[in-house]
Amino acid sequence: MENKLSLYNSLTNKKEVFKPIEDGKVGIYVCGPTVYSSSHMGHARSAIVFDVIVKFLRNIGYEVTYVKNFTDIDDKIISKAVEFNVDSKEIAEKYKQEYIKDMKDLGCIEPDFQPCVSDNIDGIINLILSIIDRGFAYEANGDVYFNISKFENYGKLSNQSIDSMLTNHRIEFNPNKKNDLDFALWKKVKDNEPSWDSPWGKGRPGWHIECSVMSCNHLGSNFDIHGGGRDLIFPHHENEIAQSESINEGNFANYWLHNGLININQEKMSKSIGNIINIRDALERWDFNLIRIFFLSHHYRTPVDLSEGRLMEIERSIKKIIKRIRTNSPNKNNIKKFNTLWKEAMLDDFNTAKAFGIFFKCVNDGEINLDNIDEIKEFENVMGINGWMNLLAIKEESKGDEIIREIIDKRNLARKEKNWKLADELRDKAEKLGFILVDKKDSTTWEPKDR
RNA sequence: GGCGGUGUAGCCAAGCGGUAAGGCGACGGUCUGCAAAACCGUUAUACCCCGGUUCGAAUCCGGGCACCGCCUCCA
Repeated sequence: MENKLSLYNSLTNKKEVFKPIEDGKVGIYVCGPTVYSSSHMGHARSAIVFDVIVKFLRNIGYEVTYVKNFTDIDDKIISKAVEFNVDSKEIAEKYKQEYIKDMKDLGCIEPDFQPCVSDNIDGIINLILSIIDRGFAYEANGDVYFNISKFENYGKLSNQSIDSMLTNHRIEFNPNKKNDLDFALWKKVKDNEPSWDSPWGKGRPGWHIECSVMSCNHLGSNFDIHGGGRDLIFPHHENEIAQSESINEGNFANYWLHNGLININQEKMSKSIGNIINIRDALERWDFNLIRIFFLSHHYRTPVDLSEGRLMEIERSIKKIIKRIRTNSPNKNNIKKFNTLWKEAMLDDFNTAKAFGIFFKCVNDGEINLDNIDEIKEFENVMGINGWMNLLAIKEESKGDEIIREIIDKRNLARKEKNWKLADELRDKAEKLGFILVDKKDSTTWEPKDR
């Protein structure tokens, strides 16, 4: 591969040159949602970030296998099922379908594989058996726990020593565990819970084990990239590493990529604060292109503050850029430069923010116009934006033609008579109705007022 | 307490050793009856503070300060 891609590896906390295990191919696993409620903007950011990463890897010639799971067995799903008195499968299926639709509406490609925990119980049981066999896990009263004291690299991703974790944790005491930090691979069934037969009796998988199984299923026991939100580093990803590496030689995943989280108006987005924004609601209000560009104009690792004002800023800037492209003279064409520069930015740890900066600059320098707009297709495809050039047109033709026409005619008459007071009043009236009047040389047109 | 992150103009945001991208806003100008829009121009001798390394530091090192996240379920 000619292109030298470097990326920030959370495992080493350093930027590294990317070397795939198999030349020209990349296996990437991204932690998907636990399907117990509608997906929110945090899911959206993670999805968009990795969507762009996969698209870019393909753009520079890699053959990518992209896997993203659904966690469809989980405490929260079960309690929701109890609450609504339905089968937990129903809950999981409902939100899984919602998620699939949300992703599509956000312009994200479908992963090559989207496995569910419930389809992988046999594999999970087999993996647990191997871990027990190797002496890294033990059964206790129908539960199975991973024994972290046996795994010497425990803490290597989150950079913590077992000692410090032991003194700092907030885990409830559990008499079945040998160490407080041991985590469940298999949980003994409690009443009314979905359960499967296993060598340890009826039960269900713990959280973490599913990802070890499903990633290795599709990508092998050693693969290139594992991604997910920052908040998953500990304990989820740490535990995945422990499970997987206890029975296999070498690294589980070579590169760990973690996207930053979202704040809403400077506050952490959380259920308890009640400021969760669902993807569906956001899409009702904002074009998906704007949502993508908003996220992509930040580097994927930094936290992002999401607010109405920020989205409006993006909307304004996109409107300007569209007008600019439309009015730029076709004489100046420097699309090659643009296509070189944005790719360079992306090769450096997927710097989408820089790539968009370059885009704005090239447009404002007059180098991109209606004549060569087709040649930025590659950029659009990688960023997953499309149809955004028509963002304005659709709105301009929206509604209310007749009323506004009437106001314009009256006002133009008033202007002819130099009745400025009446003319201004009519303009204000139009604005109150949601229209901005635009006087041109010898005609007046209108645009919808900004939100 | 441990681990990690962040601190760059009014706001947002790149930059990762070679002399501060980009966006929003603001201001000035052109246009206009006046506006709006559009266009042109201006907008950080300077990157939280203090030391150090270097010919050279926003960038590296040491020490502070502030904010945030994780350490319990979370994208």
